[in-house]
Amino acid sequence: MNLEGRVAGVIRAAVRDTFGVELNGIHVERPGDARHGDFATNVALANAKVFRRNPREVAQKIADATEAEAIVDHVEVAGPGFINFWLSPETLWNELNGLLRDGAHYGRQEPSGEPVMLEFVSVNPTGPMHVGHGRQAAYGDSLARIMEAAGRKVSREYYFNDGGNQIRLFGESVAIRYARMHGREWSVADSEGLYQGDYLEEIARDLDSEYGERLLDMETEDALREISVFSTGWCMDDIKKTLARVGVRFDRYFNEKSLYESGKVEEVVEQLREGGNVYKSEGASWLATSRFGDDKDRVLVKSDGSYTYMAPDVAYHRDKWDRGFGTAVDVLGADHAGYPPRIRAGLVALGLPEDFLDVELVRLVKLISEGEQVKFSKRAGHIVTLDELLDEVGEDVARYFYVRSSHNTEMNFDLDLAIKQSDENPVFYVQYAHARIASIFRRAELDPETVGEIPASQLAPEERALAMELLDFPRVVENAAASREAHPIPTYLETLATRFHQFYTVHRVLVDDEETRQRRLALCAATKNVLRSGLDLLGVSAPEKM
RNA sequence: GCGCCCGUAGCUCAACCGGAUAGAGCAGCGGACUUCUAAUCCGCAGGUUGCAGGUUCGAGUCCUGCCGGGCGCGCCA
Repeated sequence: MNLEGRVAGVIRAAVRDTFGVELNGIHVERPGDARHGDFATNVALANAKVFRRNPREVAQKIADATEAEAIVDHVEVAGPGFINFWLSPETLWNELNGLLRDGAHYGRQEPSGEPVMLEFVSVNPTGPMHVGHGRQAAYGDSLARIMEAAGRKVSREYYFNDGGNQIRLFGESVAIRYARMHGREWSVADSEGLYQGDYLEEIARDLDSEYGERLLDMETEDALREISVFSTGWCMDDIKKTLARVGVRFDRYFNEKSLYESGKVEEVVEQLREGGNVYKSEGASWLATSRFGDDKDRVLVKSDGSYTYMAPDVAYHRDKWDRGFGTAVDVLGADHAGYPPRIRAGLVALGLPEDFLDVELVRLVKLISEGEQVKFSKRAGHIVTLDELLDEVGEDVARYFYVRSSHNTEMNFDLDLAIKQSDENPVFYVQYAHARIASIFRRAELDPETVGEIPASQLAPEERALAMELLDFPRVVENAAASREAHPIPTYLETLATRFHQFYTVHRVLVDDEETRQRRLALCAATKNVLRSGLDLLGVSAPEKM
């Protein structure tokens, strides 16, 4: 259990002994102001009605009852009835030694509970990843790492479709360029919705070096099929290359087609029909999603007999359930905001629990260049690719920048600023703290892994502040996982780095006094360890030198 | 028009599901390297948390109404 939880336990026991009341949900927080102790609680205030007494009086009684506990050093009542706790030195030493023993495992919990399916990115292979996808990739992957650290079993999945009308249009877009290379014409019925972009030329060139001219002499439909397969494959390779570049991996790439082939789609549609929530109207079959919280009903089977995208999507999520996942988290772009209610409606109609599907919408990235917003749309071909961004700012900066702000708010990505100020980026601030520590150990010719225990000696204020920050790591990880947020990790790391830099400025580590030296070396090792763990949750490197 | 999300320092963002004097970084000004990395540290300045009400011991956080921005509202995905 983390420190906070243990303090809460002490309070709960004190309340039980003193007032004979069992309190749940005791709020214990780390005050921003050091004068308010290591931990503080508002139980006396928050439960004033329960106690029916002056909050300060209640607080004093609780304080008196907890003072003798070994975990605390002393307790104070302050303000309208806050109770402030200072931890005993023994508690700090014990906790720090626990941290050092755990090493890279500190803050991580053993996997338990039902597995979680985390789906993210899931872009169809019709073009390169753009900067908006980059945010989804960075957020999704970090969330996966954070949830794993917090003890969830996580499967990462990428869902894609390489068939259908969009793909046909995409294939034609390539075909036109390919034909043109040979001075030929590729006629399309409708030029509406064709894809644009330089990458299409690239695909056409590669297509040409693979097939030469011979596709042009084939039956058009056969040729188009070949071209589409080649082109989507090309894009998928490209996307995977980009993902690998930022350290994002998936356990599985799930193809929509396989749902049709296995009969899953038909099966699910049939089940929905049997459930009595499907009706015919205007030649189409509608799913009564409005009965399950959607704004209006949605077409499930078109009047021409083909399925809308909803059918395979519901089938896909049903398949996740069938595979034994207790929760499905979908990371989607905000332009899919209409999606969650209808898919959830479909799942509930199939009898799945309402909270099975958790959709996290990643708000759009607004690109700013030369003071102006850059509009990007894949179809219009005016895009800034993720690869281009990575070329400019580097993988660490990009990943860090992406998850630094909440995924639920729009993000202004000022390209010029990101490039120009990359030296000032907070990611370097955090990495620098790590590199500084590494440098100390190089100088001392010691391995931080085997530095040994922290001696039972008094901590200077800067050492204590650093120690308290280190011991907060497990709570930060758990909270982030529970709230499906990645941005608390950068926030935490920056605070931790600040505590370290402050400590470093005031205190010299490699001093002659054995005890002081050992204490500070141990603190450094612990800090290095947590910095590395935290950066790893973001997929950002922890350099030994800078 | 209806629904969801967001408005916090000049800029980019935090604020531990209602707590104490709203915090960081960048930009600005002024200081600190003969000692383990100055990509650092210390200080100053910067705010009516979009506006107006409400709930209560206490509101950036919850409720209502406005204002401004984003996204969604296809037999597209």
